[in-house]
Amino acid sequence: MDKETYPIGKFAELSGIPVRTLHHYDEMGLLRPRRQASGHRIYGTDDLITLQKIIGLKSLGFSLERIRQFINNPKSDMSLAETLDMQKQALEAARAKLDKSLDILERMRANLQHEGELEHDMMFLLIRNMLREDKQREWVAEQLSEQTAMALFDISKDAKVELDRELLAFVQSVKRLSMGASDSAEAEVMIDFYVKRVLGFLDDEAIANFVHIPKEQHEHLEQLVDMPFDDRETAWLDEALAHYASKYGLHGMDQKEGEVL
Amino acid sequence: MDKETYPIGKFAELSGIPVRTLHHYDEMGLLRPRRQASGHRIYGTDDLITLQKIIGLKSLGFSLERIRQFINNPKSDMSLAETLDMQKQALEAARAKLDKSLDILERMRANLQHEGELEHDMMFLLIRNMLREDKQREWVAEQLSEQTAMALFDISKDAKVELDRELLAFVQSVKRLSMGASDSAEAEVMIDFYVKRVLGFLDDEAIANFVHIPKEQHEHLEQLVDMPFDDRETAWLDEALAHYASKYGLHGMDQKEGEVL
DNA sequence: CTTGCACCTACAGTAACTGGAGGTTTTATA
DNA sequence: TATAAAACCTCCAGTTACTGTAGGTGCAAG
Repeated sequence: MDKETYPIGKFAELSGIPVRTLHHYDEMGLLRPRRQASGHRIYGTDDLITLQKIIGLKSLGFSLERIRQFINNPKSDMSLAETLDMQKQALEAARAKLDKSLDILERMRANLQHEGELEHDMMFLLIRNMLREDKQREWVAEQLSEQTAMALFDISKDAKVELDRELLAFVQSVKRLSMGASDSAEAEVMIDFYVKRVLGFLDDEAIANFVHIPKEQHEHLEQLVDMPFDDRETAWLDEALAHYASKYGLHGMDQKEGEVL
Repeated sequence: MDKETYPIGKFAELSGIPVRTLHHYDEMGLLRPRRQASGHRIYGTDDLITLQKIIGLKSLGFSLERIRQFINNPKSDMSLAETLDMQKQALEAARAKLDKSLDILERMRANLQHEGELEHDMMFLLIRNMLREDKQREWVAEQLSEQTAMALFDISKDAKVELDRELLAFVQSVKRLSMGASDSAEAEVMIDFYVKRVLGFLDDEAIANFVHIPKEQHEHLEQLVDMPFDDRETAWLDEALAHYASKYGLHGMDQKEGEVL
């Protein structure tokens, strides 16, 4: 029927794929045309079909190695439908990642707008925490309650920006106030505000669980939320919280709850 | 104020860029931190700012070489806000590309569902045409009318799937009927259906322009839409269209309009 | 029959990492 | 303070999907 054959140059022209690339596909065993006795490659219509498959699959993001497996083993246990579904899943995962990055970017931008100029440690505090949000949510859901996780993480972008802002403000307050006494009136007001804020996120189940968080989990938490505090600031915050707890009562709460914010 | 410095490991952790990549940036002169007497790298906050710029520019698709020129030539300093905005643009572009691939994938899947098993040449006909949609839209908008482009391309996914299906059916009809006479009643009905279908997409402006498409553009069109027809089938389609045109009148239309579908 | 183009292989290079070997420095612990 | 472990160093090699070049062979036309 069609026994049309072409030397590599014509075939390259026909298909729009450069000669060198065809060489490459040949070398790597992806598209091996017949050969003349002289060694010159002879491409036929079947090769054109194969090449079109290659181009198609490549454009869908498959690696050449993957395509070779697909082409050299056409009876492979994977049907076209399955391949398509697989690739779709991969692309969707990639998009989710991208969306996450966009989300972070937008929140950073929003905070910049609010604060004017953001100090660098603040910036990286934000980035780090945003990147860990998934793990944070997991931890909260497991150790406290799904309710609390929802209240903290399943919220609008604006609400997230607001939480970011409060986290920033908290850090800045601690840094500023830690120059003074840990039992100053100002410190008490600050601690009071954030303790109440945190408690607002906790439902009964979470509060019940909160008291029973084992020691090993504290370390885990610290990996999840790291505050840009030096030793002095950390010590001051411990003191201020201890003071607040002894004065107003907090049954089992320790310095960690500030970080849960 | 902040003379915070970090060894490469801490800096990597802070910035999220792997140690080996920082090595790489150092080697190529993109981000050269200070060194200890021992040779260990010391990164400071200024390096953090530089790295931010690098990440921003990189995500916009600049080559590292280009970025190096940009950074070593501190002609215009870019603010963090600008960097962030740039990055956002880049990510949005990436997502658009991803969405396009996903769109194609889903349409392929939908057609598979319809047809049960899709022959490979049909499959790749679809992929090729989907990949060229942007250029096709451009061509239609320029040569025919924006109206027509909208009617053909700015439509829902379901509508696109339906057009894909019709394209497939058209190709299959031609292949089947080209076994018989080009002036058979069946051929006439088929041609009639698709001619009317195509005309349905054209507004007055498009029809006016259609007649005046210069010869050079025909070649261009052929690059944009390629049907998997062999010489016999192509000849048959030419004949069938000529016959139809002579019988029912088509003032200037030639065989191309089938392909515009 | 020779000129010139198409074709061949083989090796090297590209970008932007990434991995590993083999050796030195810093840091934490006994 | 000694030593072990972790972190760091440099250099070389490998990755993907090409792309470039050199030096040589085959083929077709004038």
